[in-house]
Amino acid sequence: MGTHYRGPRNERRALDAFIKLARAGDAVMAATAAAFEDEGLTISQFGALETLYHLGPMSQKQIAAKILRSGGNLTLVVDNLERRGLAVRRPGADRRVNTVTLTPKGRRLMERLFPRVAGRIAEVMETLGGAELETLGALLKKLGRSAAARGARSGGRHEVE
Amino acid sequence: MGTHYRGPRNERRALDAFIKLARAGDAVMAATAAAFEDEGLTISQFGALETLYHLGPMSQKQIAAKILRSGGNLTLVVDNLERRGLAVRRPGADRRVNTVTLTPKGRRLMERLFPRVAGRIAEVMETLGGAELETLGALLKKLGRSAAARGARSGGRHEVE
DNA sequence: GGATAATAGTTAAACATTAAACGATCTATT
DNA sequence: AATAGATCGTTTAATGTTTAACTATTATCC
Repeated sequence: MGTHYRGPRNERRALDAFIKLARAGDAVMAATAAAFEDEGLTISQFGALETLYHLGPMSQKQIAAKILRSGGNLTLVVDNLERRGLAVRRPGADRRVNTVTLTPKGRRLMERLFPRVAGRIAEVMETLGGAELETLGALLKKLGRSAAARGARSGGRHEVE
Repeated sequence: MGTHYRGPRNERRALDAFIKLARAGDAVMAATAAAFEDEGLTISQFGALETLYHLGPMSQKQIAAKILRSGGNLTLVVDNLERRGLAVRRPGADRRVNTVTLTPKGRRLMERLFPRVAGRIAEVMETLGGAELETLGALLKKLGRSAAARGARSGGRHEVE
């Protein structure tokens, strides 16, 4: 959104912050993405692996909720992880459910890759000092919660539970 | 990224803020997107229209830089805007360049639509108070600038000029 | 217990997006 | 002026994503 909009002072301040939110998010993501793209992973694949790595096996639906992707997409994401031997589907007690688990290969990949990605993220984020990061985190949390509550659209991937 | 990662305190704070940045950006976007999606516009189409509306005619390359999309994508975005009669390509003095201009129909659409979208954005962002928005804006600006400088990858859409 | 509703995952169609190769045009250098 | 290089836009191929329809399974309710 352009920066030349003139309107009520409050609205302009809100729009300004909105633009900066979009641009900063984009820039930070671009600056950190290379770390996993080098391994041929999409952000969704990395997100799924990271979720399994830190939280343990879970269903595709749970993964989808964690990484903010649709259920349909998770089918492909897990397909591709299985194809590369990084994760496997195991049938659950409830036979509608697939429990997705990291393979040893997937675990080894994350043991090597996660610290690199996390380090890169920290490096970029630590442009801000400790107190600034706390402030930013608190503001974004408040904003994110409120927006998520307002933005729910049934059936989509932004649903609130 | 999960919230169960344990590591150095500084790194955790940075990762926390990173996650919240991604989630808040996503949630705010989702909460506001309906306003232009109702008109059958993608975010890129809306972004292009808004840029032309507030900054006047410009080349596809300039639009691409404003809305953070690739040059190849702009071809399609402008195609679709032309198809709907919202914008036109006009050959520039430099005949490699297309100058893209809003049609009267495109202008009328934005006169009606922009206030609605801006109002929606303001409504969501104003979860935060005025001082908070200023703080958030300043932090995001600092972070975004730094990340953009680090994250440049030549040829891609995240290049810094 | 049997019908009905809800849920997890898959599939298919539509679409936006990107990167890379390419053609056309302009600029710079000699 | 001619050549070489840079720039803008288009095209093409590949890919990720979403929504909606569909199947299989489980839960609910009378």
